[in-house]
Amino acid sequence: MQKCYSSEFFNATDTLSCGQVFRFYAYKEGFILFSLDKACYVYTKGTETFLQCNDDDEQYFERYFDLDRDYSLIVKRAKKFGGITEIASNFGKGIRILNQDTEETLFSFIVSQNNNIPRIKSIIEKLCNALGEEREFFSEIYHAFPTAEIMAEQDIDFFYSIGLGYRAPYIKKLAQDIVSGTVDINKMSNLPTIQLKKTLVQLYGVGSKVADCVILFGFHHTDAFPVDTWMEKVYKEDFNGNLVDREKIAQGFVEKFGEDSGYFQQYMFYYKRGFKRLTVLI
DNA sequence: AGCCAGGGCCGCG
DNA sequence: CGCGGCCATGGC
Repeated sequence: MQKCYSSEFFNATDTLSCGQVFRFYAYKEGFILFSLDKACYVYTKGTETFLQCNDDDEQYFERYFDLDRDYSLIVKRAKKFGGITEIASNFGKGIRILNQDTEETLFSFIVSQNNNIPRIKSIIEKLCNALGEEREFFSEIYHAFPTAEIMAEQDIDFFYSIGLGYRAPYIKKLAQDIVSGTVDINKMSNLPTIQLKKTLVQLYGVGSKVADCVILFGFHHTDAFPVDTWMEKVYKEDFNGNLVDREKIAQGFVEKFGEDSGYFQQYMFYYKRGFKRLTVLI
């Protein structure tokens, strides 16, 4: 199945290389992208973006790419704030905030802490190749994201061996807690953002910033504003802020931007990191 | 070679 | 509470 969309507010490169997802690689005119055990081929050519996947996965990826939402309205609202908010939204207007699987997002952003994006991609790829079920797309073998059950069975040395470093115990404990039922991600999906965050930060290895990423990219609650080193730069350089506590910085932005916080944050993160197209590294 | 990366934990005051 | 040291690893 192949579908075609206008590329103005749905650009493949912008959406994948803005740091919200790590399982993709450059392929032909665009990217092969994986989510859970599924795969798709997405590419932008001029004014059009094309999406190819198995017929059974069509609805999954339309929701995944948030295709029912009108992003022109979001960019329009960003314009009203002027400054970097406006500039960044125009720069990154091809970004869609993905509806990713919550469990995969949680594991992925624990990996992301104090780490750089190429290495995050590499570690997650090793994790999937080692433990994920084999699938096939475009006649090529790939691996699904591993289940918590399989991860929970692994010795801690396995997690060190794929380069997780001090994050290894975080990943192992989360897998074990999911299997035992101590952590129930499905129960979290009904919680309002404040409660959701309180629940997430109780997890070992999950702090304010990782929680905000999971809230935004996994649960698609857009009243979250993840503040990492790059967003701290934005705060200081472009908003002349003087707070130090990233949690308080995030709160200030959410008060300012409300339900648009997550979108605007992603525009600014992408803009501030510059024109890095991570595809050259793959 | 040395700083940095989509930070968080833990002990201390 | 708020702060600072520390944590593995490799990209650049």
